[in-house]
Amino acid sequence: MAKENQFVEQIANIDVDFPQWYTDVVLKTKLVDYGPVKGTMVIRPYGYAIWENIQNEMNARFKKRGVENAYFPLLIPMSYFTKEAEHVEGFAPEVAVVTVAGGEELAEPLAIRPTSETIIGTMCSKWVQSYRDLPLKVNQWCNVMRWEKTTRPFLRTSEFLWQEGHTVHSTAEDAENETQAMLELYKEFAENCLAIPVITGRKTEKERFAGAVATYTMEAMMHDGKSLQAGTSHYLGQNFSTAFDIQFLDNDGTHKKAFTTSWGVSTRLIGAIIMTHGDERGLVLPPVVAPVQCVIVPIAARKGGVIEACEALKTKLEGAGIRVALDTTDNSPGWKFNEWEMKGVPVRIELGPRDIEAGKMLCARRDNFEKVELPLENAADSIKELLASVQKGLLEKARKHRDERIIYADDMAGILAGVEAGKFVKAGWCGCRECEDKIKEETAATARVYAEGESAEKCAVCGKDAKHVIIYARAY
RNA sequence: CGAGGCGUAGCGCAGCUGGUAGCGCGUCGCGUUCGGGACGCGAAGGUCGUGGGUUCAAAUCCCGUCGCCUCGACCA
Repeated sequence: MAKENQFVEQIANIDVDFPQWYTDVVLKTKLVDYGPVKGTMVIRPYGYAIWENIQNEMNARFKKRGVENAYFPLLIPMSYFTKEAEHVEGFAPEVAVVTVAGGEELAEPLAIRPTSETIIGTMCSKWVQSYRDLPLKVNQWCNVMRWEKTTRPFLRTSEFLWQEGHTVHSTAEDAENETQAMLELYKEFAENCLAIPVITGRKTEKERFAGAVATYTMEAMMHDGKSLQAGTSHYLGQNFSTAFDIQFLDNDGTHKKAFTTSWGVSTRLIGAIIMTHGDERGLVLPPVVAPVQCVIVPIAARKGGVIEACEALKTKLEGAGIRVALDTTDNSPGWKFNEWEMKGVPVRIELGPRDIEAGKMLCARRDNFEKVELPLENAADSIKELLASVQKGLLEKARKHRDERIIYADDMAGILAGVEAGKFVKAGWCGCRECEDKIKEETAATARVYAEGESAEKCAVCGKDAKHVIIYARAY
């Protein structure tokens, strides 16, 4: 009992103090540490490994869609930003600028990219000459900087890692299709790799990306019922091709302005994983992206043959492509159980003299704490099965959590009550900015996304005829 | 940027009616343990965030400053 308490004190209670729980977990599991400059974070090996797994899964999907990876410069001339009026207005407040280099004041200040539409647009205008050059699809994995006022590891940091895809098309239809296809790709990735169910759809004008014609989002519900924008896909129309002069000679012999898109997901996805699946014991990582999918804890390790058997099992599992850790430290088994659970490892194998003699292994799954004894024979297959089952279980659990917390409201009081109880609230909207602002003012909730294909009688704010249904929630 | 809280050993804290720093965990060494945070013995580790002031004397009192965390306004 006393021992149990000792562990529980390590991290805050997830349901009592969620923000503190989050901070405790990311630091204690060594995902991140704070950097010396305000709002910066060091992504430690355990956290970066998740990012690498995300990159691998996404790159495979991008390639299938004909997207190529490239790299564009970190520094962008300030003048580029001013070419698209809305874009500069949206980003100016949070851009960090280099004014001195080589000991001299620069003739033109250089922005540290907050996003790369401007420089990629500039380059594309050089590269695109003919309709035969289209579509052009590039992606870059890079860091960007946005000088935010308040920050939190993974969720909002001054500097973060992301991928930004940029495509150029000859027609509006192609560009719109690309925007939708990428949104769909993100959704499939979020659900199948991260086990995070998402709601996709369009953002309101107020929430639209600065310079876009339309912004689409995927919104995920976190443990506390708040929403997290987990990825965006923008249809930029001809806004950037106008500003950066991206035009091509079409097959009818005339010059035409291109249509562009951009889309991105960031290291914020790691925050989404943590806040979606985490529980009172710490992280719970989906097997597809978990740095360690399976940990082997030897029992009575000094007894003859135990370590050897563990190593043999590890080799066998690794041979089958499973990411395995074997914990041979001097800590007690109980200590290791708690530690690896906090680190979110999906499956734990306990292997001791009794098991070895019986030709078995004791497997514990992280999602529901069930333990099963499985034969050591065909261990790789049964562990793979178990991992797949955990992956599926996490998605189902998250989906149930979310679906139980989506409600409808007819008026402001209903929206307020809903978001205060950590719900996603669907409500009718007349479509005017005043009503949207009023909801934010009175409930601290924002319009997350249009609920597509749904209709309502009246606007929950003004009572006029509703044109749309909106999902409102408080958000990170 | 507004409101609150916190800076003392790697981490968590005590010390704050001034007298020259302590506890728990962790770390290191040796040994015994091992199926849900084991134990014994020994050891290392701190210019008390920082600058100034008051005083014979400051972790402690006063003023400034920097940083971090939480909650709001702005954003992935």
